[in-house]
Amino acid sequence: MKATYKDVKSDILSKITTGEWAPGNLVPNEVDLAATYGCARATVNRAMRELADDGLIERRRKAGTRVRMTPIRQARFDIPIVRVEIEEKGAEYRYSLVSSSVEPAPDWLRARLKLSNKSKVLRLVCMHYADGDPYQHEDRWINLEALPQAKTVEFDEVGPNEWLVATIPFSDVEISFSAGLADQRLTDYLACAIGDPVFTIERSTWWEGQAVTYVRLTYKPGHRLTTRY
Amino acid sequence: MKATYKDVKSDILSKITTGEWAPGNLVPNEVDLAATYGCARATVNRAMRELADDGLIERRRKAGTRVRMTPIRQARFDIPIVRVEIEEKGAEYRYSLVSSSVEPAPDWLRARLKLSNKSKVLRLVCMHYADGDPYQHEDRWINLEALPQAKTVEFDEVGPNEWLVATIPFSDVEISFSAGLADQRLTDYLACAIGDPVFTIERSTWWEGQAVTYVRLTYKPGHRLTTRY
DNA sequence: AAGTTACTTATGTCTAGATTTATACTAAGA
DNA sequence: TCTTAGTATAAATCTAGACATAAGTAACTT
Repeated sequence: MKATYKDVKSDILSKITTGEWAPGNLVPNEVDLAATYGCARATVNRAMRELADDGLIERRRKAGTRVRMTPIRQARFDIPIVRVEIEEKGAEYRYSLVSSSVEPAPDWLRARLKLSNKSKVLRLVCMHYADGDPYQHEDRWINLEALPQAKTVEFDEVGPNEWLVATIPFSDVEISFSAGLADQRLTDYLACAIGDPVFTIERSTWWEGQAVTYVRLTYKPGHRLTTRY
Repeated sequence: MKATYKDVKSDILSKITTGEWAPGNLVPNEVDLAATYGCARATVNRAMRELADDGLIERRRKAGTRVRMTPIRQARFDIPIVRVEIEEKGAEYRYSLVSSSVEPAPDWLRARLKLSNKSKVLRLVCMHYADGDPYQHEDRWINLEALPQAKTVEFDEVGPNEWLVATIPFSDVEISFSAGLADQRLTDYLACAIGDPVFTIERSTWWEGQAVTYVRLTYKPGHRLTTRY
């Protein structure tokens, strides 16, 4: 009898999946549901709120709750820190700094991060290895206006990613995934052939409205990003 | 004074982002926080629960709540229905069924979906166009043991994706992203050259433990999947 | 020293109410 | 007919308290 919010949630879920409550249909209101399940309204509310978060139902004040026509299915990816990603596979992680230089921000980067004309950036090229094999190539640009202290950091031992995570606690982020081709420069680093298809993640990060860093992560050919839900 | 759960949440968030509560630190317990914010414990609880869902803090009974060492940042993607995806870009959507056949499940598919030896599948090849240009190639396999009614459906007008969404309301899903090369077959459909890098999404779907469908979606070269948070 | 048990504590969940807020609907006025 | 002001409703949130559950800790046993 005494239903928990999980009971309510899974019962409503099954009513939706079996089609008893078809897409577009109005779901009974919270008070009625609380009565039928013999629980408090807050319990029903939590179940419904989570279902709404999951994209299965749509809730509007006064209008009531209805089953979504096309359930919005969301995939969640944990944006991986390379070291953790590699270690979780049981492989030994190795990091190497390829080059480091301070230079004026190139035009494409200024446009992408909305930087001022005379912005200087710290450009870092790094490699990440799993059990000695090339795993990921990191091409990173750090806005020295936002993070002047980056200039003095030695990135020989600790990768810029981990340093940034420890330094800027929270940020706005834009991530995009795409497929590209390995060019001459990449083939050397990733030990692959020119024209191999490579998986690329690009990430731009802002903090308090100011651009902090842009990074292009290129994985060795064959890499897959997988999620289950 | 009277703090809402959003007040509490954003205040805690700012304490974390400013570094006042550093990664690894123990956060005051719910009772104390409720006292400092002058609200009920349930209000603090909701704020904390959402922060934990967002991956910023880690909670354990008895052990208390602490700030995550490496904030797990999750990217959420809405798994798009191609038609909606294209229409949202303001382009005109067109769908075309290329081929449809019933055949025994090939070995790689049986392995991937854990199908029985004698499983028959419906294989559909489709194309999706945006403003007349090739946008996505769909190579779909439907398990006829799970969905025998699929055999009788005409997929001339409505794409299998939309039919499936309307037919199976909920499922377990495995999605993976990767980069690949356009082969001879794909270049014709996608109007690209052999060796062009293409972005591929593979999705396997189960319902009540039974494999329903596997689909390989290949986007035209240059496609990007982007998210912000 | 190692294993077991009891205690304590922080989070997890529920209850039965109340208040607030957004908004669909309706009726009055222009 | 169009606009606007009101009203009722359903969700959104909060409260103060209760019990449940997991997990460190300490005390006790072997």
